[in-house]
Amino acid sequence: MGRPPCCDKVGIKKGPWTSEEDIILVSYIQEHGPGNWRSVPTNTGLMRCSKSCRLRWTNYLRPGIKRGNFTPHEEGIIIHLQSLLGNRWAAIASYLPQRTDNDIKNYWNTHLKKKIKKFQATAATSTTSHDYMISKACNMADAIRKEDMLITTFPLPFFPYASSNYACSTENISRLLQGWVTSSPKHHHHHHHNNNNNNNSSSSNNNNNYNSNNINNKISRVEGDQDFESLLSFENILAVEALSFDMMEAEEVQDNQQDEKNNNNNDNQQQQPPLFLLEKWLFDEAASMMEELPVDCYSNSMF
DNA sequence: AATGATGTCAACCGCGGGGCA
DNA sequence: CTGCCCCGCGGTTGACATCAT
Repeated sequence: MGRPPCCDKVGIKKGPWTSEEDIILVSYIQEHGPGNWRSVPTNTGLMRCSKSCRLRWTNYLRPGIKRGNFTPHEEGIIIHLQSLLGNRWAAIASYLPQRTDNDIKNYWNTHLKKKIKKFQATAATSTTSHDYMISKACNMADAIRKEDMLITTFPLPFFPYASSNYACSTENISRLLQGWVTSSPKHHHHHHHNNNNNNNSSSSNNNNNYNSNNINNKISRVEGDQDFESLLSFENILAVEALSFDMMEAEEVQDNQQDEKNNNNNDNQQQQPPLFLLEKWLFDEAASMMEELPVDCYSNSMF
């Protein structure tokens, strides 16, 4: 008596998408925009269910997606947010607008979980204060995840990235098409050895060079900066976390004492919550990300 | 060189929430 | 209120790649 499977109808294709299907889907969306997924299979003739089309678009074909090669910077953000939010990948992805929730989830499951576990194991046997901090941070992160403690403390979205803010200009989509023709996904290679039926890849260079030099300079400057880089390594993120929770505990104690003192006159205190190190870190992250992002990525939220 | 183990990640599945008649 | 449909989310799978023996 369960729900009927969405994609088990006869004639509905499953499994990896072919280049031909990608082209059909992208050109349809280029014309009609994303959304209204139920009409996509019928209007395009794709033998896919609407869900599969949406998934292919949001996780792979959508413009503005960066795949692979997670930087230590991004690693730090993911580790940090995962400890704050748990496995709420869509929420985490909203802080990394160029990454999909699926990619972040995969990266966490295949790389970061192991990395942290390994680190925890070595740190547990160590007696240096730095390692102690990190192991403590790991334990705290675990505890917080279980208690779901901070979700109410840090309501989302903390920053003006919404998952819907991805760039969707036709320019970007056509850039995607050109990009596909010149570098199709690796598992498609055997389908097409000559993908030049609808492309003039030489023209792509002019359009999509929007401040790319500027951006690349910033990124390389940031990534080349040893101090900054080491600050954002995941080991240090964990250490910062431990420190920030110590501070939070301290703040709490202080608050309780203050409350008792201020029972009589409670109107002269600053209404803003204290800016914890943790929040400051997130804020700095967002600021640096805003600098790195192409304008298109958040223009929707600004106008 | 062969083959079994492990890693990776695109895609799938089922569920819950929201909108609507 | 109820039932239906669609969408998005998070857990999981399994095909393919890579590594180890």
